[in-house]
Amino acid sequence: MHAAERERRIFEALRPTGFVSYRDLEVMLAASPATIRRDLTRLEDGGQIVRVHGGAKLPEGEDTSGPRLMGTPFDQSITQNLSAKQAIGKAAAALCTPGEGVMIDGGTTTLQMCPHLDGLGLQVLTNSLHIVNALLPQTGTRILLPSGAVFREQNIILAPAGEESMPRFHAPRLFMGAAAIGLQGVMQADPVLVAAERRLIDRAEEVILLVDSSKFRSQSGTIVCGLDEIDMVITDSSVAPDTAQSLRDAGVKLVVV
Amino acid sequence: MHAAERERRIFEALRPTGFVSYRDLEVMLAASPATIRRDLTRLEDGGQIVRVHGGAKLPEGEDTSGPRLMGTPFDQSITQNLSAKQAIGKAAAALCTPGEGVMIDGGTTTLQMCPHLDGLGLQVLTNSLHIVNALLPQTGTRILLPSGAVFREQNIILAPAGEESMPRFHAPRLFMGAAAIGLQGVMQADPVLVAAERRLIDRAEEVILLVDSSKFRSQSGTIVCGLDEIDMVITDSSVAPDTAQSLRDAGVKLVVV
DNA sequence: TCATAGTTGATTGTTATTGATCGTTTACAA
DNA sequence: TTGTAAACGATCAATAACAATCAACTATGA
Repeated sequence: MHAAERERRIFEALRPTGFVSYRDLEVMLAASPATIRRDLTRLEDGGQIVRVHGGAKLPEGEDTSGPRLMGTPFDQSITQNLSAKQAIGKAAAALCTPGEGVMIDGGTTTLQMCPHLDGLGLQVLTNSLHIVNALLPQTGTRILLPSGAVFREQNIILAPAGEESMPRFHAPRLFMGAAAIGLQGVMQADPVLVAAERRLIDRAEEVILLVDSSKFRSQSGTIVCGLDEIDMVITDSSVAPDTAQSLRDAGVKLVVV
Repeated sequence: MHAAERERRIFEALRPTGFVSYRDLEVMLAASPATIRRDLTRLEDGGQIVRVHGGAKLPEGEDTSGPRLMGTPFDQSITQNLSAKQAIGKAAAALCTPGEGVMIDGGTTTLQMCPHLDGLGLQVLTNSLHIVNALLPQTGTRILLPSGAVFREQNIILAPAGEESMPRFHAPRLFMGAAAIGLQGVMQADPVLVAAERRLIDRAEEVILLVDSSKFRSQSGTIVCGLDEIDMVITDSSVAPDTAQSLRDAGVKLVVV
């Protein structure tokens, strides 16, 4: 990896929160401690970053508008397969046409769509507070929320069963995440998430699933829906060829990024 | 977790109400007591926060040397009359009985109720995302939201006129803020806020207004409601005696803290 | 092919930060 | 007012991060 590539990644990691830890960089850049220190020193000399003990941050006044405080499980999950999720999110965002309305389910993968939605002038219906926070700085994006109670652990809004909660809204596409996917269908670990996603699925014409390749494994959990309800799956290139083929055989359009 | 990252989170937690408890920080930062104390001491030496027993708060008023995170008018408004607003918020919170449901309107004064609601096991219906963020760490407080679009400038959720947006919910009390109050009624500067508050008022049995004494002045704006719809006003001791008397004459119960 | 400049990785000693423990002080309630 | 529990500040050992130095590698041109 070249210095220019490393610099690009450093800024990429720096953008969300305005801070990267030295340890994160060590993993992301796959470089030695000495190299990373040299990179940071050089960038600081150029005034582009400010070094602090344990990492680096953006200089004052730079964009630090990032997600708000997140619970620890979500925090850990967001960095797992990050680059794969970013690529998947970018590909999913490319499916949106300017000005249209879409639904976005919560999750660390769907969250990566948000940076690429800016400027499209979308109307986004979501039940995830994480998505709301990510979209809030995008003044051109209209955010629509259902009514209901806030479920902290899952960070979503969900109304009691049987209660009308959605604003009158029509969207051609739903972008959804999952804990796992297999021939038996789409799984979530939490029943609350299942209930929330069912609400969205019932409103959607087309369901697009965003899963990184680590999700193609059997796991205990609740089945959200069968593969017949999924129109498209977007995943990364680490997916096994036979898994990919069996999904195609099941009638799912598979996009590998 | 590194110092820079912790500082960022401290300000993030500080932003909603201008106060964070030591206990909240212990959970949020996942750091030892000693480290948190060191962080707070360092930030106080820099004049960025003020330490108090049990936590820390933003310095009041003049934001000359304050952190750069005070970009929006809302952030500036938080520190104005902060201690008065905190006292008003505490008094308002004391009106809530454990386990009941209440409605809380957005605003920098009503926001100060939130720290005192912890442990009451309330159900809170609000249309303000600021209130949601402030209540999110309180695992015992149930948060209910209406459906609708997010209005960024006002930081509230509001559905189009005529659309049913509230979950089925009954609350005996509405706690409301205002831009100004006089004999002609309660005023707000923004028509969107007026529409949102009208929704809440129509649902409320009892309307309690939280205003610091600087709000007792005439101001141009839209009238939200007349004094006849207000059951109680909570304000600070700097209110002029004749103003207080004229409110009482108008049939409003006045609480001075 | 060889030489050389530029970059990277490993090692060292040094410094900064952290967490545990102590005794003391403060806030709250009876 | 007194008692209790929590918060506070100071100290110290363990850990992690740091800077500097030197060896190894890569790419380019003669």
